[in-house]
Amino acid sequence: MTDRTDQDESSSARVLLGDIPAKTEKKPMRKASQKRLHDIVTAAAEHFSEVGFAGSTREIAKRVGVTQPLLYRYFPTKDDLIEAVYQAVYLEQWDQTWDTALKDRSISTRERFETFYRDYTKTAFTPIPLRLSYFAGLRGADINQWYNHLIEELILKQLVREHRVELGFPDEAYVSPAELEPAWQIHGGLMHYGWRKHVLNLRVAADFKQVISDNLDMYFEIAEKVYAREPRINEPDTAH
Amino acid sequence: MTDRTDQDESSSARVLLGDIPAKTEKKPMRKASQKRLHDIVTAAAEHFSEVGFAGSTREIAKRVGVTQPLLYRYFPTKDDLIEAVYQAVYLEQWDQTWDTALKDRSISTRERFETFYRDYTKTAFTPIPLRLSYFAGLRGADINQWYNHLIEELILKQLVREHRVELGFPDEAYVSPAELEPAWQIHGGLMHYGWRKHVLNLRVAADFKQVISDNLDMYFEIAEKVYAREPRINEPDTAH
DNA sequence: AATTTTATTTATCGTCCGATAAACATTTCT
DNA sequence: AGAAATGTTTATCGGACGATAAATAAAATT
Repeated sequence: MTDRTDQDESSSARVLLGDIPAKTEKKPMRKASQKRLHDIVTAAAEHFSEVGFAGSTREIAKRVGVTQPLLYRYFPTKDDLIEAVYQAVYLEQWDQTWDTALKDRSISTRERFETFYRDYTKTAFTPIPLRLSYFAGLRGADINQWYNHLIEELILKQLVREHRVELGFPDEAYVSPAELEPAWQIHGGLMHYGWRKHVLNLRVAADFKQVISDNLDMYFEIAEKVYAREPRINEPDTAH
Repeated sequence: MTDRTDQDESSSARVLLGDIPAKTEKKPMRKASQKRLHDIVTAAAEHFSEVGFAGSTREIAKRVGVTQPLLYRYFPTKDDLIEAVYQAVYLEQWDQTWDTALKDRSISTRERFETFYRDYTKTAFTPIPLRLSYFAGLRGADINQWYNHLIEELILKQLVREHRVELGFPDEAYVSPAELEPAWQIHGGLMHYGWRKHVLNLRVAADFKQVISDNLDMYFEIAEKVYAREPRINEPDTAH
């Protein structure tokens, strides 16, 4: 976040769930207002998750129990409200500790990633975040690109790197698109489970932990073959 | 399709791509009109695939090069137009021969399903059908339920059944949700490839045939274990 | 060529939506 | 308690949208 235009105006749009009063120079937001802000974002997330981001501000206001123009006290435009919903939902489901936990080589990659997926899906695979995520993707929202980049960089590439090392391949940072793909397939398969369960409302396998486990089994069965296909730069010469 | 209300009225909404003039009793549609109908549905599919089904009839008309009220000569309501888009897109991508091809036991299940997925994704994994499919899913459109049911019944359950037989398990029709899940994971992983490529515009593995192949490898590596978990009613415990 | 049928446009209605301005209410500060 | 600041409502505007009615243009029928 570049703070160039820090004191530009009083827009509270970027405040996240009412816990950051922008700058201590200005008076902090009243507690009741923080709650209202939070309620608005929550109601908006719910409504948007149901009908998409074309959902009306009037309906959101109705759910909060206030009049529609009041929303414009908290967010200058509807797009700012949408942005706040993005921030709230995406950041809410992200656990900072994952990054380091996935690097802990005292635990097998298999176990690290199984733990990760159990945690991750616990929050991310609930109807509201899941549906919003799909809506955001279709809308071409920047945050979705960013979020998937996060998944790719922090989770999937990490899985490949750690697993490669575990198998005795040279320890290098670079992960090719082809090497990454099986990991994405696992991730995508699980996403689709959420899609079927929470969006399409289809009957799915009841034991989700088993699904995660089976998915990882699939990955670990095939991964080595894929790694081996990749021409490694490390061995013959140094370079890079 | 129940034909109870066959002659109910002149609504052309259910006409698919202008090749069925409802009933020969009435005069057939002019050729120019059939083309117009086709163009409208095509333009609608394009527009809806970009912005969702909230897209405006005015924009669609603009793309066809006609005025907006003209659309209402061809479709009584916007919902009827949407329905026509569904029909056109979903039916367009479905090949009737797949059903039988997947049952041909002179070819290995592996090969049958690899062929199927190469064909299937060729049309289904293009931006317009893919995006429309996600929009329709989020919208809760009946046709999406129906379509996924089709995938499940005709493709995935078939895969499980045929593969089980190939492995020496008893030949029975029933496929449990748990047995079905790995197949859905494969399907979902591929769907997510399309999602990443055509919706999120992320960089994906270039060789999609390889992705299909690897995905099926994953499936065939793990499937037997999953089948074996299932308590069979047919035979106590003979089998392979 | 005249007439009927079909296709298309022009004009318009009512509704919903995002947003603004001004009045009113409540809380906080002194 | 009174003034100032903050929170909320009422009223309203302009624009977009789905849909309808009537006028006009083009094609088919006779």
